[in-house]
Amino acid sequence: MRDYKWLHEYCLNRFGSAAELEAHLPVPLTPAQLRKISDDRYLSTLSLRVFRAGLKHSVVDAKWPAFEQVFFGFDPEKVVLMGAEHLERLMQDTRIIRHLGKLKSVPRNAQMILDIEKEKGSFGALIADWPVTDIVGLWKYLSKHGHQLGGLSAPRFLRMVGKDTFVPSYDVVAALNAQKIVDKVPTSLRDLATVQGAFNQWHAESGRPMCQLSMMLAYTVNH
DNA sequence: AAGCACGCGCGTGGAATGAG
DNA sequence: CTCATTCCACGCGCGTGCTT
Repeated sequence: MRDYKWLHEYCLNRFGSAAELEAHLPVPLTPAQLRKISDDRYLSTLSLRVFRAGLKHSVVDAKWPAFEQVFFGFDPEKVVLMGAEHLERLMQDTRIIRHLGKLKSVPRNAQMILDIEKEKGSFGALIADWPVTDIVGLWKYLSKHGHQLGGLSAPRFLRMVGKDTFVPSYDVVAALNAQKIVDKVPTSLRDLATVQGAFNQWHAESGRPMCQLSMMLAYTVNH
């Protein structure tokens, strides 16, 4: 495993200057900012991630205003009441993506959000408070309690809302392979813990958010 | 005008395997 | 034995671009 110094220098070389590098790195929201996001916006983004999976993002994004309409602005209290016949009816609506499994995931994930509201006050509180040094734990929590959130969907959702996380994308996994941290796509708890440990080390060395380390790592493999 | 294959980019479920 | 994990096959809707 290379140290942060190597990673930083590699990226400076690639971008030519510190300013150019910084311009290409994401900036996560603060816990306070994450708390301010309302639960209907969390459900909207969560659902957008679910429907994007496997499809061209531009296709789904273009239909999103219609999704907001048919799902009552993603108000969890309303969405959770949508029954089977209601969802079957949506299967006829060409303004949205007619995928029953994904449509069913919306009220199910609304239920998860309501459950968390009850326990923590808001979904945003859960997201804001989860420590970045165990972000794989949050991925697991979301895929276990939510629906259609396996694979990279949980980390990608978190990236979309601004929660600091790394994402084991194709490029990031290639970089982790190159540095002999793991030798395949990390899916087991053990491999995920190993990867989390590597990021925690770079994080401690540099003070950089995980999302920036993740992108810098991705830049170290050719594409 | 209608039909089809393709690529997109994943997630799911069940079976098989492994750990304790 | 149980429970967790991994493996594998399969499936998903849409838009594009081609053929009929």
